Amino acid sequence: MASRDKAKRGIPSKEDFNLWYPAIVEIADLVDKRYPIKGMDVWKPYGWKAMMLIDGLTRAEMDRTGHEEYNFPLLVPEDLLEKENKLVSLLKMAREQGVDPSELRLDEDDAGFKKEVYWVKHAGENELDLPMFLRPTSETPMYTMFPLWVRSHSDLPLKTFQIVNTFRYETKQTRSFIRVREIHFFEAHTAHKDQSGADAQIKEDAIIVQNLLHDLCFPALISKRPVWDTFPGAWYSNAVDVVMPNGRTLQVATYHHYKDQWAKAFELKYEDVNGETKFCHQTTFGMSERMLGAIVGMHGDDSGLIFPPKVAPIQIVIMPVAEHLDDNVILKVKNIAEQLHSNGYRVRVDDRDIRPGAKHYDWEIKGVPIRIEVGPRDLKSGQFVMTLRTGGKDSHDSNLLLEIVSQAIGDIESELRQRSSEHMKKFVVKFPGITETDNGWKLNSPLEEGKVYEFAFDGNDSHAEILEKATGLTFLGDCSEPYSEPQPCVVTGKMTTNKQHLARMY
RNA sequence: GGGCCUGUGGGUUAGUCUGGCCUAUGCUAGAUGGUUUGGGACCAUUUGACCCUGGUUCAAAUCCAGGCAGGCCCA
Repeated sequence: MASRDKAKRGIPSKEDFNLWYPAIVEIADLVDKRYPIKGMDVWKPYGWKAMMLIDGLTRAEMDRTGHEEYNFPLLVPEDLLEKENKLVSLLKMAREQGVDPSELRLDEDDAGFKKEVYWVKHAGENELDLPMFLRPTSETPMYTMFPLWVRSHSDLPLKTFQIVNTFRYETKQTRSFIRVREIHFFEAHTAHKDQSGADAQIKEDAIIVQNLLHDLCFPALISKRPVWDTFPGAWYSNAVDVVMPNGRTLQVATYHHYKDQWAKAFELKYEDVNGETKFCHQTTFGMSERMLGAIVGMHGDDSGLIFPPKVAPIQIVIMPVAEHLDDNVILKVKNIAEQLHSNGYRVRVDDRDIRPGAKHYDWEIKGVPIRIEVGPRDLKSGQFVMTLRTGGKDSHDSNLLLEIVSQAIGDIESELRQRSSEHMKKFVVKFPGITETDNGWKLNSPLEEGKVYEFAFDGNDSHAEILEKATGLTFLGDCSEPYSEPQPCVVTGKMTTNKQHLARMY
């Protein structure tokens, strides 16, 4: 019976994640996908509020670490791209010359966003002399301005960020929050005196990521991306990958060390204390609405979403029961709402004239962490009924409201953290190993669908390519948490503590 | 980049193969009134759709062409 009722709402089982995910983002009213452009959803108020709260956590971290918020124009004139193109091809050449060709992989792509930019070529009736494009990311526009602002060492470090929309013409299948064409993008860009300044920034970024993951209540794999998967123009790239319920990894954040490579292309220089001109060292840090996609995927269940309290658009719903029997019911409800609201909680009173059960189901789908009921019975006993989205329903003394709620919020957070780390343990498994035979490399045992494989690795690019070809999976890069004891590399047998993961990425 | 599939009220769905019995079905959602309220109540009334443009035909939701939009698979 219950399952048929749920079917009415159209929520597929989360076991079938590829159906569950697109259904739940619409049923929970985060987005409306019916806007007639692929990969451009309309944000509904509930989803947008959640995103704003995530951005709020990010802004608080930026504030704590002394970044300032900017807002750059959406359009970029075509000629600014030349510097960027030159930089990328230069680096590519340098790399090819500096490395033994046998160690290189064969299928290195021409990096960059060239193929996926939207162009503005007309204004009104007239064709533009100088076409403009919609930013796919903001290095080019920002680094055009930075040299104007940075003259001396006292202008450094320059720590900037912006939260804006960026555009990429994705040709692959789009998914709400996970792969979109108009991206809700956070990007921090910094410039420093020297490499150690940029090094320190990368360390700070790593802490920011940990703080955010803690607030959002899920773990992630943090890796230094392989050379071939490094952001164009970067010295190296760090990435944060979340393991989704279908075993695919979702890159939710990246932070790049540019060294002085971009600075040289854009002539971002300063005069140091000795009067010498030097190039800046730069970093960037990017995140997007994928963070919300990860929240949906990590915490949701068959009944709907579960929002971590820090970013729940509504943290507590208060429902009057049988209010027509006693006028004091609604008064008590309003009193509770006021107490919670004035203590900083995001509260909603649900006084719709429908059955209480229907309200429970509604707020379950939307993932509200705490539901409170007050009815005539509670008025007599001086209590209220509290239901947690993670499970459990009990009566509590009204006088202890604030203590009880605060405790419950903490309980929900630790429950979510525990669930999501168990989830990750289930999906990240040991790689079975690989052996060279007369007919090429063969896996020691077949791989399971929907798993992330962990192993020790100390090979070069072409060794990595062997593994990717044999498994059909992608390298995540050097894991930030290496093995404590050296282990034999799965390809070369050399002892190493370097930990790697192979996964199917979104 | 190559191949395949789909488009019917807000959502979902029947009808399409085999053109006419379609004045287009059911569920859900919405509106109004009544009734009800501690985990999806009920009754009555009611709103609402064949993606667009052409073509074939006495007759098109149904067949054909193109467009637009969406989905799937392979590189």
